[in-house]
Amino acid sequence: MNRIKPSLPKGTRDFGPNEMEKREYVINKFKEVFNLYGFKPIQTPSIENTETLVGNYGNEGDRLIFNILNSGNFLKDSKREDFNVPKRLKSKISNKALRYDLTVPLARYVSMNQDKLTLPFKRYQIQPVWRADRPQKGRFREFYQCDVDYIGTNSRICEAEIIDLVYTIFEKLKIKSFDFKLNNRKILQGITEILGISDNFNELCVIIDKIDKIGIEKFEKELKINNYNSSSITSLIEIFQFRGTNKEKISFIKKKISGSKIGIEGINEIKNILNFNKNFSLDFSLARGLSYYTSSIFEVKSKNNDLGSLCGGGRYENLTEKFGVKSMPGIGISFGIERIIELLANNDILQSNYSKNKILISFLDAKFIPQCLKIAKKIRENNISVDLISDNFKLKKQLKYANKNKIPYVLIVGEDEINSNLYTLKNMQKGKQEKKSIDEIISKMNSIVNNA
RNA sequence: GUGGUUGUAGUUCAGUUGGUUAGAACGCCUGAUUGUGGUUCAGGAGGUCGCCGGUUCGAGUCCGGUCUUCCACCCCA
Repeated sequence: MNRIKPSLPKGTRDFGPNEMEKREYVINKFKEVFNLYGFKPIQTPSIENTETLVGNYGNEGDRLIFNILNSGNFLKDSKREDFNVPKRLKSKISNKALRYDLTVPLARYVSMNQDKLTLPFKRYQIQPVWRADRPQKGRFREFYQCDVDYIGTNSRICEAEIIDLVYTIFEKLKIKSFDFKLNNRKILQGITEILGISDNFNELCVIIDKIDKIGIEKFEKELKINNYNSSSITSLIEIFQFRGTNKEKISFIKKKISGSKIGIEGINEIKNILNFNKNFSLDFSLARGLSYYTSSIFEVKSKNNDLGSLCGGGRYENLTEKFGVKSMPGIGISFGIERIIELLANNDILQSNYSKNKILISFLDAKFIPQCLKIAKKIRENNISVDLISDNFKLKKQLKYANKNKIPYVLIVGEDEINSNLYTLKNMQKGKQEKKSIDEIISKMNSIVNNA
């Protein structure tokens, strides 16, 4: 047999039991809170038709979509001229791809299931996505996204609720210092309108979004490189350097862009949100790279780490248009669940706390295994976790197994125990052991849970 | 996609100007202890030196290619 060196595809990871314990803890907290706020789970397939995905993420994004080769002898019926038509050739080679995010599949799902959905539709989705990116620090080719979206509503209450939901989740995860930043794309549009630089709005958004990372000087440089004139550069810098309370920011920006109808619209939307929830800080330099956002945009940053944003999202109006469905506005937020898990990795709440009421039943001779199984069943019926080794190991090795797996108690079954009906219960941390009946052992284990 | 970086035992890593049989620690297995682990001691198993090719009497070591690792950029979570 040809032996191969075991290895993983680029940018993918295994999660061992220790990691899964942490991941599941965090993911369960998210699900808990999403349900608390009335969101319902859905799942969509890992693979979508290529045409569903392509064209939503910009040229750069399309390049990062993982294509899947067609099955079978897919080029069998190809003709020579197919090779001169890139599009036709491509669909003969690959017409499916791995999902790139969860938002576009949601738009596809909503478009297909309008008859079954009650609007507004509130869904959450926690699934892996794939990107053919070159992996680097904290970035993978397969990673989980965790999205919450409202579909079919224009209400500002959504923003208010989403802000509140973020605070609730982070409180449950004991993440304390973070900033909820909010902005409105319409304000940015207003600014560019007034300055007469609205031609390449999305390109400008990408540059603005970087201010936070590269600083105002490099921002200025980047604008110069892209041929913005010096008076509009000066204005942009003035706007993005303004500091103050939300109220002060609003009156400041109002003076700047009062001549722009869409800009005023954006300001009014923010004022409207303030009626319901004031727990955010306005930040005009928040732009978000994704081009489909049309109104509110938001991002949450951890103050203590340079991990980047913990979550981000916004309001979009035209996502379902591609599937022939109009006037289905939506708003959503995506939690950077991988980053949040990393942020919490050294936190107390994620430190391994193996169940305190766990028992390993060990035997001195394989002939006692039938009795052990009966005992295991009885203890498990009392909701106490029981492990049992499936192989004929010596007692020594069984105790080692308990240690390695952090099982705090070992119940030893031997000749004496069977005859007396009193079983040896060994405390692995203290090294002490005592003989007890099964019922006594069960009540002892139960009392440990209650005191934990 | 661009630039740099890495690859030797299950894992983390040594390995001199190219020279005979490639080492250590941890982990694993066995025993000291026939019914007692986490400590100690003794012994053992485990390697196509990423892969392909080249230079050489001789390559883990030098050269080329390729894959891989990690990092920065583009972009993004």
